[in-house]
Amino acid sequence: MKTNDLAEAATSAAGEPHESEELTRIGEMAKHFGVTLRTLRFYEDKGLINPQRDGATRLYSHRDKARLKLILLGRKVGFSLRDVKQMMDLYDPSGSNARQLKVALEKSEKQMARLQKQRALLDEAIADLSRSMDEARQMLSGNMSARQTAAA
Amino acid sequence: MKTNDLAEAATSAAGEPHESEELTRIGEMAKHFGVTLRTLRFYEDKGLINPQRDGATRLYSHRDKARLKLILLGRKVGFSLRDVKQMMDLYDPSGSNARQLKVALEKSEKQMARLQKQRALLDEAIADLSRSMDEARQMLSGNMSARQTAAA
DNA sequence: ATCACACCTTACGTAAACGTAATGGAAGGA
DNA sequence: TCCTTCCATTACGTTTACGTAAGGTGTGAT
Repeated sequence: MKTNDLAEAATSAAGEPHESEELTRIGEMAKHFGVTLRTLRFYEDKGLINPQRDGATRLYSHRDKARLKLILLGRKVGFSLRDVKQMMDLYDPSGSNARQLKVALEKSEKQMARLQKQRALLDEAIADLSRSMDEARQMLSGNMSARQTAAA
Repeated sequence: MKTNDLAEAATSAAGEPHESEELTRIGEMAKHFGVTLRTLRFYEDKGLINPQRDGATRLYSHRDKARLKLILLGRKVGFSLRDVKQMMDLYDPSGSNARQLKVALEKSEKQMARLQKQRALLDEAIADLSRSMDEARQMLSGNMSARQTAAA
């Protein structure tokens, strides 16, 4: 059990400037989301997250967590951090965010196309590799008439 | 029609030190295989191909073409140039190349596993992205109960 | 006082496969 | 001779998302 967990539990009862907001430090944040500290700092450096500070220590709010979740989802589906940022930057807390959603949808459609294409290429690669493996096995089993006579 | 094609056709009838070997220059080679000159020089620099020279000019033989073909196949199925080189370096013109084939097969199996895994991840990404797009569309159509209330 | 941690910043390093710029030589045509 | 085209070499630049090293601060525990 870490010293800091206790300290944290304590502050929530005795703490300083709190407003019923559960703030998380970078270490716990990293564990919770399965990323490294470096990654979190990197995202911040890129303007994707802006946790508040207690001195120099970063404190992540509920919204920061939500943002990180979105970032990670974005990355998972293949968006670049730049794209993710562009989309997030369009977020307006006081609106329907129709604009943001439209942009996100456009980007998503393009990304979907890329993914589908990648899938096709991947399937081709798998087929090619499969064929090559068959040929290699044939050659190994003595059948020297395989199209590919090894590396010429 | 390029000057050099004519020159080439001429040399094959009048040419210098030829031995019924059709040699190709880098330009034609690049066009034929759909790669850039830089790529061919790069592969040479990495020890993947070793064309002969006429002065400083590279001349690719039939075997060089076969090697390039293999290199490109390797790249297509996702092998690194380093892996391709390792496999090619095992080629022995005076043997069954059982060793080479075995190594190639091992590497291929690992690569196949990677490809399958990639495929799974890709499919997941596609599914996730598809879901996100649906949500975005729902939100755009006025349904504000979507799980994701845009970027928090 | 000294540990052991968790945190901080700065900043160079990494991987892969070429792209691209800069500069120059050789060959054949106008 | 001048121009164009193909070829050559050297070497720095590019991309993305962090890894990792180095050195320093702050805090509670021993």
